Amino acid sequence: MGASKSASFSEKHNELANQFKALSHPARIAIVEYLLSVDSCICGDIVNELPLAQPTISQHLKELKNANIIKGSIEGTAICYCINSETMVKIEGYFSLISKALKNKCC
Amino acid sequence: MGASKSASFSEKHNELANQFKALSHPARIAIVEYLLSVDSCICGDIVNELPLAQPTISQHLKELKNANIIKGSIEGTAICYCINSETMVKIEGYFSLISKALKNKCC
DNA sequence: TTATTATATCGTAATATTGCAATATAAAAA
DNA sequence: TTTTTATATTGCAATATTACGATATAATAA
Repeated sequence: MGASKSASFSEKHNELANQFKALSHPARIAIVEYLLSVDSCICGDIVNELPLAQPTISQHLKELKNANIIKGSIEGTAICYCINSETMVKIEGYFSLISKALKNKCC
Repeated sequence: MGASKSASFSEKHNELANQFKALSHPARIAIVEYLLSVDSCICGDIVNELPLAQPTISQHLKELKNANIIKGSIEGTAICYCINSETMVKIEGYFSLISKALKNKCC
């Protein structure tokens, strides 16, 4: 066979994995950092910033949105994308927990 | 065509993306959390913990190792795997930076 | 030396991701 | 209404990932 026995794993592990999957492509990291660097979040110009075609960017944005990494709101003809800080704080907390737990271990 | 124009992106963005890719599978999250839950790190029994065959686990461990998420050291016939806390702290710092930057923004 | 035990690698089938041209949609401007 | 502008969807080729049986490797035990 082949391809992801995700049903065999917990909901929690799958959700985390999905959020990391959303961040597992350099273009999507670049999008997140671009959104971070821009003051306002009127962001159709991501297409001009990255070396990818418009449909490709649109697809990457969709994946980030599905994983709750970014939010999008309609702003006339354009769509205003921005980072979902709640998710970022959550993920920070996850790694913070791991880091703390590791302090009481050898290795 | 198709498949990852990773050469078009910065070294830094590619490295980050690779670390997230290593964490983008529920089995690999489960492995990390299992290593975290176990006191010592004599860890051949990951195979007994997860619903995957030995070659599959071995492959997942390799990916985690390549991304510096875990370290492995030979311990007789067995191999002792454990989490690379340096990487965890680094990733925590990345999300901490993002969270802080977002506090000064609207959205 | 010959098991045994623990892990890695190879080969391969099933499936998922990436990227883009072409096209669709939908709101605002002319 | 027609055009323009911004974004999404479809379809498809190229490539990557996932999973595992079979097999290899390599250290210890008998």
